[in-house]
Amino acid sequence: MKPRIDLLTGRPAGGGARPRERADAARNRAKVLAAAAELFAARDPRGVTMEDIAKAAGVGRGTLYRRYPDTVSIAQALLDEHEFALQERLLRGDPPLGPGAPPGDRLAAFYAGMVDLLEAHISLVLGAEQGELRFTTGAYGFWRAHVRTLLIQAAVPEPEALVDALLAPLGPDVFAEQRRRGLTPEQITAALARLAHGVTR
Amino acid sequence: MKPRIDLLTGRPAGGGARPRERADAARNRAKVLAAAAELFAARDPRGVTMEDIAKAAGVGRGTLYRRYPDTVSIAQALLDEHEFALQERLLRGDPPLGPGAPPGDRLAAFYAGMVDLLEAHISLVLGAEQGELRFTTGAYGFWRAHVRTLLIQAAVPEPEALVDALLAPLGPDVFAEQRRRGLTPEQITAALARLAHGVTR
DNA sequence: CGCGAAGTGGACATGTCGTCCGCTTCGCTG
DNA sequence: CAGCGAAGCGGACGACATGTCCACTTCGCG
Repeated sequence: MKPRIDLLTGRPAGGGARPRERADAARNRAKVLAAAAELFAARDPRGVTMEDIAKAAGVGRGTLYRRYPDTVSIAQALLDEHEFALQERLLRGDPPLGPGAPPGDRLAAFYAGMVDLLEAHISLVLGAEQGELRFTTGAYGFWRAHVRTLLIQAAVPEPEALVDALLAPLGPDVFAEQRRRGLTPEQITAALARLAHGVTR
Repeated sequence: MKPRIDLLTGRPAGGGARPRERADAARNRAKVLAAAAELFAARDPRGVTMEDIAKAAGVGRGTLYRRYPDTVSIAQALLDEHEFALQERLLRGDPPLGPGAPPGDRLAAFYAGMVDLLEAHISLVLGAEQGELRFTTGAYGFWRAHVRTLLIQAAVPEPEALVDALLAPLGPDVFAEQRRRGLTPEQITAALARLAHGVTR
């Protein structure tokens, strides 16, 4: 069902040893990612098409499809490193983001980190999570597991149903709408912190 | 920017007196809505196309476009009456859904009502809120105003930012994902009730 | 019954998608 | 360094959806 490709190299994620990437392929991949980053930032990320990216990168459409099945995958490839950095800090960083603080504080810190990420890369996240793909992403699974653990630590009843409800405000469309309304990232973070503490208390 | 059409009659929402709808037009409108309702229920609502509906209803595409600019409008027309019924109960129904109960209880009751609505008409809601249209709907404005009022009554700080965060879990994609995960409407309602009370306390 | 207007529906032009396949470029090997 | 097999490339192609347009039909009022 899912394409299941390695987002770093854009190759099918089979376990075996890779044949090593050819020079022209690497060159084109760089061109594609650079062009895509500009396009996503410049206009409505949801309107960017494979053709657009191919033209901007100066490659043919076939070349694009060789690695990425759609624009969503390209946006995800660009987003990947940023998400990974936050995941690292959640697992091994200092409290309250990392381990050691009370669950409510950690949840609030997670919210703050996500708001920062959204603010910095909203166009990529919008490009990466359009459609119903949002929940099938590896990243969503990670956020979900993290919040779920915090809820269980806080001994909250019905953690399973609460997890998705607590992640919902981090949907890129919600964030974009709030920013469009004139809310600052700080206000949004403050509101989410209240949510975090209200629910874990 | 927005089409701004009257969803009941499908006509442009100009204030003036309408010329009255012709018999063949009414007949076709009924056929279209009936066919669309079946289609939305039968397959993935996001995959239903104008062509599909036209064919199923036995009318031409031009006829469809005369009233509805896209499938989203059709889904909204079908959804409209259900949403309106809930809105009535919020304004004039018995507590805790209607006025008279503490804000936390009213918020929880609102959540419960929305979960019922989602459970009953998830395919329509999915069809109606695809894309970024979700926040521009009249209904979203209503839910937002309602929750905002409750938050202010509860003397919650930062109500503006919290409103959208509290509405986010009601997004159709979130609900669909939770159901897909095996959660029951009751479990979801319970989790949202906890959210409601946690935040207004 | 006749006429003007509202309504109809299919053809058309446009744009995106995803695939396919002949040609090019690479890099290993002898 | 020359040759070869394979990986990579890119434009052409068929399929499909969109939204518009306009010649034709149907309505309902006088």
